[in-house]
Amino acid sequence: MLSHTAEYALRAVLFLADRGEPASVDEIAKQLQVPRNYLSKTLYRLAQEGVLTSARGKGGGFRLAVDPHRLKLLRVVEPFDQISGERRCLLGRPQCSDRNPCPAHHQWRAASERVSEFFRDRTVGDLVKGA
Amino acid sequence: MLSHTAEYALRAVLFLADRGEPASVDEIAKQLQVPRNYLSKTLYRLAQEGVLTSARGKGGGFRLAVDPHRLKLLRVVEPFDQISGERRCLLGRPQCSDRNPCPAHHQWRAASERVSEFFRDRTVGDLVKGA
DNA sequence: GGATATTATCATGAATATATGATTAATAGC
DNA sequence: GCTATTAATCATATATTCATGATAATATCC
Repeated sequence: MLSHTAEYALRAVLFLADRGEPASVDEIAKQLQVPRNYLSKTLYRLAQEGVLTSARGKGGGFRLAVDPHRLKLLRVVEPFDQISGERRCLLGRPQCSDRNPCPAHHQWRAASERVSEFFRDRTVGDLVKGA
Repeated sequence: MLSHTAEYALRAVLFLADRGEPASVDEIAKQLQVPRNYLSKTLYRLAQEGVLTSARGKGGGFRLAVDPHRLKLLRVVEPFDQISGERRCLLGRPQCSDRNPCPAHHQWRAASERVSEFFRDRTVGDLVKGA
């Protein structure tokens, strides 16, 4: 469902939300058991997106830039995976739309919208006990 | 949602169901506007899976091996994409399960199950006007 | 200002998905 | 058997994702 990268991102953000204070890439990578430098790039991207803030040097690391309860999962995940956006027609018909639907359109829409709703409505705070 | 390959497979199968008689790779590829040899491999795989039958030589080509109304979409798509299978924990926790759920478990399950239900319950016949 | 901790960046590689072009094998019709 | 048709296979190429290792830049602390 999610790419590895997006899953790393989500897990890292949840870890940071749970933790409340900054953590270094090393620490997060160790905790999540994911490749360090790859995670580094992923977190850098989240910082560019304004989801995290980063600080170098001693006492630095990454932390959430946003209140976890205001941070939708979609925002964490969409830099890496296209979850929402316009749903491509399942049958690849370019002209397929709500008004000119392919035979799969409505049912497929109903099913796949559940997934995008999940990421659009749920927040990081929803998924963290402490927060 | 679906990989290109799985989408090709689905579209080809729907084309064949709509058509009712055998069609050659050339014909299908032209109709769907997808790469010929790549589609060829994809269809070959579907033949191995018992979804299609193939015949060489004049008058040959691919055709459905199954009544479209008895052919679940899942069967067309699962050789290429893992749709159903066990849903990986969204947070990557190996011990996550219904009885020992991560915080995202139930909601994520409800959402993503809609998608697998779609492929598990709908048939090719459902998506073809004529059939 | 030197040592250390940490992110940011660069260069590279491996694996997989997607795609193309050429060739081989089987079948049908004559 | 010859020819045309068509799937099956092979060799190769390109793009993307995932990953590793090394280095540079920046901040803190003494």
